Amino acid sequence: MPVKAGERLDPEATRDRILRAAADVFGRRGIHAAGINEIVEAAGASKLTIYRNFGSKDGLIEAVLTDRAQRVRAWHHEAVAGADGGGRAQVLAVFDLIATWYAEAGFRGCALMNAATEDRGYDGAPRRLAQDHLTFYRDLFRRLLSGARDPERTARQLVVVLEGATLVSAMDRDPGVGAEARVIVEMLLDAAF
Amino acid sequence: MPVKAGERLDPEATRDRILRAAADVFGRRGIHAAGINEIVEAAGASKLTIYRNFGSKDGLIEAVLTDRAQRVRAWHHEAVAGADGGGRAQVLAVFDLIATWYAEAGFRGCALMNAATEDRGYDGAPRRLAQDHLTFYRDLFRRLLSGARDPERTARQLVVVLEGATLVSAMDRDPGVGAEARVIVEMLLDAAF
DNA sequence: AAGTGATAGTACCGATCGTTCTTATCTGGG
DNA sequence: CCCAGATAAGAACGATCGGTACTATCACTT
Repeated sequence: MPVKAGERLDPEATRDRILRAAADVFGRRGIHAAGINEIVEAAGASKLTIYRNFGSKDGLIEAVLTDRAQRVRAWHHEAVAGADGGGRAQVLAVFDLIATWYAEAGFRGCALMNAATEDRGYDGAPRRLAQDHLTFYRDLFRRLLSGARDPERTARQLVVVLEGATLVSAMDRDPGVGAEARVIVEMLLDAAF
Repeated sequence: MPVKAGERLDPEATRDRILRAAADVFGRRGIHAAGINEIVEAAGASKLTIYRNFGSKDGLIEAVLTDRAQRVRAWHHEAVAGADGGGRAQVLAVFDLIATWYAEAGFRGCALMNAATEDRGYDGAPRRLAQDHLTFYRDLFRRLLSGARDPERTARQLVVVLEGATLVSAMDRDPGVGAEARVIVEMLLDAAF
């Protein structure tokens, strides 16, 4: 919902509104394909406000991706904290969470991997944030697998399965890939402990 | 090497030269980011020749991706044909092939998935070709697993591992992911037969 | 009541992009 | 010998894009 000119809102709320609209437009259309004007329209914000808050399109992209990464991490930490039954159950909780993610309307894969893929050949913020995201998953899994035989190796394998399932699910528009991934994960966990 | 104006070469050779140069530029820089002028320069061809052969940038993209898909399929068919020892060995031959692919200089992931990711939100040729490519892998694995307990399910799992490994290897610039994927594949094959 | 700051809306600018057009050059065939 | 075809080189065009500038409006503060 647009804000009327001059309406005094928390500037933080304006920033968040732009961030959410930009994430939506970038996700639906692709980062390069989406123009600033589309985000202006979607956010009901003026260009001036966007550029005053984020400096440039690249700054907006980085802010969107950073925000996205933080949200995803918070979700996973919550899912892990809510799972009882040890490391095995916690890893499965992570994959259950991403399985429900695949089923969401408008699911288009991981925003961070998508952005880095669009930016290939350019070592900028998207690529760095995408690598950080892979590292986050690897660290998370390694921590959950502290009792396993080879936590590092199993963690890396889980990251491969997670990213592969996300890509295939997005490309085929098939949420069922989440269930297939879970079977692989159970197998990896059986072998890991 | 540029062709001098008027030099009479096989028009097929000119087309192939443009195709190779475009594949290289698209792969290094990204499809959206790469301009026609960069391909002109890389191919040593004129714009006129490119547009007469491919009609438009989209036509060139489609031709590049189609060519790429055919080459990849031929490589895999060759690898499968050269592997003796039944379905299990043939599946492993496919993953050995992609492991060597990860180690190639300038490896940037699967051109088809990358292109479809750039084009998300637009159901054009790149997306269709990427889906076809996933189907190719699934069909290939299912055929190789005809003696297994559940060929369809295992084939789908193998596709997830293959795409996940490709993405992670490209993102981390780590060819070692191929070896990690192979361990998962061996595990899946152990369970499948 | 006046002033300040954030905002929407919109016009505008320079650059780049995809595409077309023009010109000159060279080769092979009639 | 000349013509047809393919090509390189590059100018030109319209559209779009990221980014800036300007104006008017409204809320809050003093």
